[in-house]
Amino acid sequence: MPADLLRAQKDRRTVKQLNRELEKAIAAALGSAQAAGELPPFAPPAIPVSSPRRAGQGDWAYPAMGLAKYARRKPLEIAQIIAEQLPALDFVQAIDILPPGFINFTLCPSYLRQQVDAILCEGESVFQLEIGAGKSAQVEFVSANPSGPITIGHTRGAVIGDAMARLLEAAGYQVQREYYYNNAGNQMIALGESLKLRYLEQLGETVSFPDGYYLGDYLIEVAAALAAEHADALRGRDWQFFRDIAERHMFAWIKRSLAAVDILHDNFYNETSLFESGRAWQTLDALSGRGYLYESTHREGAGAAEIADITAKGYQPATWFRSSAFGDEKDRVMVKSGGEPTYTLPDIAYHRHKLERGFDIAVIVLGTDHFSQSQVVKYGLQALGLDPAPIHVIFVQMVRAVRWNEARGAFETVKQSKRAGDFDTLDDLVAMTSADAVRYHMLARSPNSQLDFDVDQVVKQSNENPVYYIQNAYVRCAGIFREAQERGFSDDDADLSLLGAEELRFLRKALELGNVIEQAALAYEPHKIAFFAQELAAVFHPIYDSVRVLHSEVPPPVAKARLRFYRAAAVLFRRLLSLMGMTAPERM
RNA sequence: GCUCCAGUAGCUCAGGGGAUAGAGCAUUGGUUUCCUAAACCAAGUGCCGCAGGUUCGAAUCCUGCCUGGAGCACCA
Repeated sequence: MPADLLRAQKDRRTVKQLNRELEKAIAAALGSAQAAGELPPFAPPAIPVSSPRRAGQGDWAYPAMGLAKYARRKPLEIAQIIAEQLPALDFVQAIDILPPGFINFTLCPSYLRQQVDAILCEGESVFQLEIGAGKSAQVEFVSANPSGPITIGHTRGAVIGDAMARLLEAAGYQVQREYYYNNAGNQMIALGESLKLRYLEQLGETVSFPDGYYLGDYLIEVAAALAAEHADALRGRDWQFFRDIAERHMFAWIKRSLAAVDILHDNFYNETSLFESGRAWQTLDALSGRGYLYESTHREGAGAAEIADITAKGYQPATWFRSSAFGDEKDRVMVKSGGEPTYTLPDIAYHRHKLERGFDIAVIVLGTDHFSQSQVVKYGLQALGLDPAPIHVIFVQMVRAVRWNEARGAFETVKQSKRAGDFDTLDDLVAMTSADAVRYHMLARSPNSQLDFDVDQVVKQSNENPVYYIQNAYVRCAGIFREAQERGFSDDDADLSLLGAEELRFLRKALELGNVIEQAALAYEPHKIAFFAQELAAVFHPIYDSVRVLHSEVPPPVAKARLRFYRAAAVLFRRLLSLMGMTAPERM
């Protein structure tokens, strides 16, 4: 690092979140105006400053119109009064009052230029926020049961969850990534039985698979390996033996698939452990003690038809959770008449334990198909007298892999397939595109939107994807650095006052990053980071095109300043890519 | 039937009280002595699903409706 930068670092120069600074200053000015009697006393509403739409409206804007009904004054007058009370701000060059009542702030160019050094001093941790300092967060995501490979559907939740975790880390939280999975219950029995049948098939027996069994080719591979190693020695083993083998294989596969897109969990939590630890039954006892359970063949409030149906099935009494007491449309079974618990019981116990572990924030990424179940769990926590407030669920809408059918002139769903290469697993997706492309496309969309993942477009046009557009911004910086090094050109003692209007435009945009991280983290909207990355790249590329460094017509002092500017840009793109879990390649 | 999500440019989608509604893709035309074309410059398109309401101000909030999706198990 150049000596002058080291000196700057000693000054502990940090990149500020300017919108926060402005909001603080405005709140202070408003208070002063009220104290001076220029504005009547009222509790001011929280009105954020935002970036204006157009040129000529400054870099940040505060709509004082929002205060009109409290202050009972004209918006323009309020804006004027506040502006007069504003303290001096070193990063503001001009303050303008514009109709119908905006206070527009224009950033000081020399301040902007200094930010280049500030960004370089902070390096990889630029815009590391303090919001979550000393606090812990957990993000639970993927949580696919080990009954098959990671599909496109899982992938979306996986990418969103991991990006959420990265954002919370950037916001200052200590983050744990957790994977919860069900290895008790019917699905895993079916998995074990399925593997056993495949094994018997390998031994030459004719087998048939009942409904609900797993037909994927992956079990054939495992079975073939078992047959090769053990011949028919396993013939007498039960489904549990085969389930354990299948689960182990599936998990190895799942972890490998996730690692390929740089997703690693800190903790794997399984359903079985809830029974081994007794948490499930303790939860049942606690619900019972609080009076929310009852034994009955049918739920309270069931209609005659429903009761008749149950009677026909000959059910014995089951244990019901009175979730309707919390607004559920009907009560839910916790323990089946046969004595086995439903999925709901360990699920509530799991969430109870999640709360007991004391995270300040517990994010859960779930598919919308879990919405109702999630509600029941929430009612369960309430019934236990717990406050579910730390838990925030991000519901991810369905994702389909689609491809264009030319003959029909329409998109059609890529069928769930047992064979590799049909794009329905994460592995296939990565193989056909890249880990970076998969991550970006899964992230660059609101979780609330259904996603049709056009596999052909991602494959065929991958070279024109925003993925590469963003990465190329970093690559271009890296190219300059390589060339500079070859020519022995450095940015030591760069004079940043030589940076021009275009570089300042980039810096203005770049300084929004802190706010973007904050908004994305606190609103649980990791897709915002993907859009910002694209926007920043769009500001970058035209500048790169015209603002050259190692060019015969560029005087060396200017080149020095520009080189340093690009160093800062590279830091920012690296930070953004890392927040999205993408790589920052040195070359394309 | 009930709950949740979505409906914005030809397509895929951002924006979710504030100034003249945006981006990518696709389409069309142009740009390369020296770090640069996976790039840049230029051109065009919108009853913001429909109808009311609230507000100084609505794509954004409220109500109703239409369309598409997800869920509403003694499955997980």
